[in-house]
Amino acid sequence: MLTKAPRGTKDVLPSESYKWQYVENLMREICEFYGYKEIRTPGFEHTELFLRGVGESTDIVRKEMYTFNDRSGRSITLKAEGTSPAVRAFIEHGLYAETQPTKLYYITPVYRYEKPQAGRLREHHQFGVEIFGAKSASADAEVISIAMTLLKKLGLNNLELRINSVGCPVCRKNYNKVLKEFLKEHLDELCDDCKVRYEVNPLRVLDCKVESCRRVTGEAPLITDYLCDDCRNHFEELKKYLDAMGYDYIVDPRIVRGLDYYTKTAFEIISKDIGAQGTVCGGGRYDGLIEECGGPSMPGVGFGMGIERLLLTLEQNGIEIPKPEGPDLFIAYIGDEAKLFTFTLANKLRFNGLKVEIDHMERSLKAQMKYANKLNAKFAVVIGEEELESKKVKLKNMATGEETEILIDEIEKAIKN
RNA sequence: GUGGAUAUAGUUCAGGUGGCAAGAACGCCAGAUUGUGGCUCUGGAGGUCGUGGGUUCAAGUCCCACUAUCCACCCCA
Repeated sequence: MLTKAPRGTKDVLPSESYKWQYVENLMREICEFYGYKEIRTPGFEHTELFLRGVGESTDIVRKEMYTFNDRSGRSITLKAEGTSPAVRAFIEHGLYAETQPTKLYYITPVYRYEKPQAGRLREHHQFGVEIFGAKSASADAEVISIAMTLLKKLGLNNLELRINSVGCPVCRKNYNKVLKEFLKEHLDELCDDCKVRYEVNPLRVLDCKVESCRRVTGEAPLITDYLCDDCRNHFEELKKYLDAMGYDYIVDPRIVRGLDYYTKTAFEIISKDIGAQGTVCGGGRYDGLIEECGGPSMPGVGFGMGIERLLLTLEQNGIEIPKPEGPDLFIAYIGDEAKLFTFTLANKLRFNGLKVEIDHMERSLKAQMKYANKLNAKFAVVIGEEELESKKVKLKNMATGEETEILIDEIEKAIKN
């Protein structure tokens, strides 16, 4: 146990971390182009935020949160989701009083007590984007296009964008009634889970995977046929924007997000290559959330993207992320006097912008050269008594093996050319 | 929470019906004449065979329990 990471957590070792850095940098860069600024919120929140934000009936709240009392007896919950904390900060700091919309992004760990499997962890990482204050469908479309742009820039083009509208409290209530009446007729054909869903949240019967349930729901009334004018117009608008950008998408009335706060737009981006947990990105509109959390009545849209799942998808599609380059220069030394000289020379060159490595393992000269090769150094020099005396070194190009004699003072210039 | 599979060197894996002083490949380290890498060759280090019980003259190999990992359900990113 002592030397084992807790269940559902993963170390990111140097052999992987460069991939994380690559995709995270790309996320930040894209957000910059879209004018979304980073927000960082705490790793934990007051439990009530998630109760209120995510919804008390959701699985996340009922059985997946890491909740504990701190030493003063406050109920604390590790960040279970990204949107509510962003909303909380938006309200707490009065950002709603500034010019709108407020466009935010974050890259953060998320904690949920789940049973680990492919693409599902207890600590996972999300890239999230939120836009507060904009009710226009162009905001929904912009948020979706951030996700799509990221995927495209990574070379991923076989993921599926699925969209739906889950309506507003008014039309959803209406639809719920219709759906419930329909399901009531077929209650005996549904699986046991769905009999419970029928009571708690009938919408979720729609995405049940059990064959018999699918047969029933195939005939079920669709929410998209029951939207109120406002919701239907919004959905049509969104599709117009998506069409204009040339995105392929599927309207999937079965999409039901597991968080209570969604209204109107709900969408998912799905990979078929990473096992049963294929939702790489999920999001939607939440026009009631900010008010629900104690803020002004303001709309919002956003998404969360699972970084682990994104990386899995890249791997499954054979997309290679560029490996970090080796050092510009490896300086090998012979003898203690040369080591001291080498050490300070390396430091100076690094300060001036070269990536320089030296040996710390008392290696022989030959072993230092092997090491330089292994590190993928571009150039190498050897410094011993002769070089200390003459102030000259042979700069070796490790790719070609070619050596040129130059002054030690000329190393920086020679490599930079 | 339910179900299935698996657990042998740093890594990926071999080890029919119980008899190993436990192997391979890759990786790691060191050498192949004197101050220079990549290829090749030689040698070396490294394993409580997940943990704890049990059966047996004898268990990595059979039985039980526990733990962990993987996969699926559920749910979600």
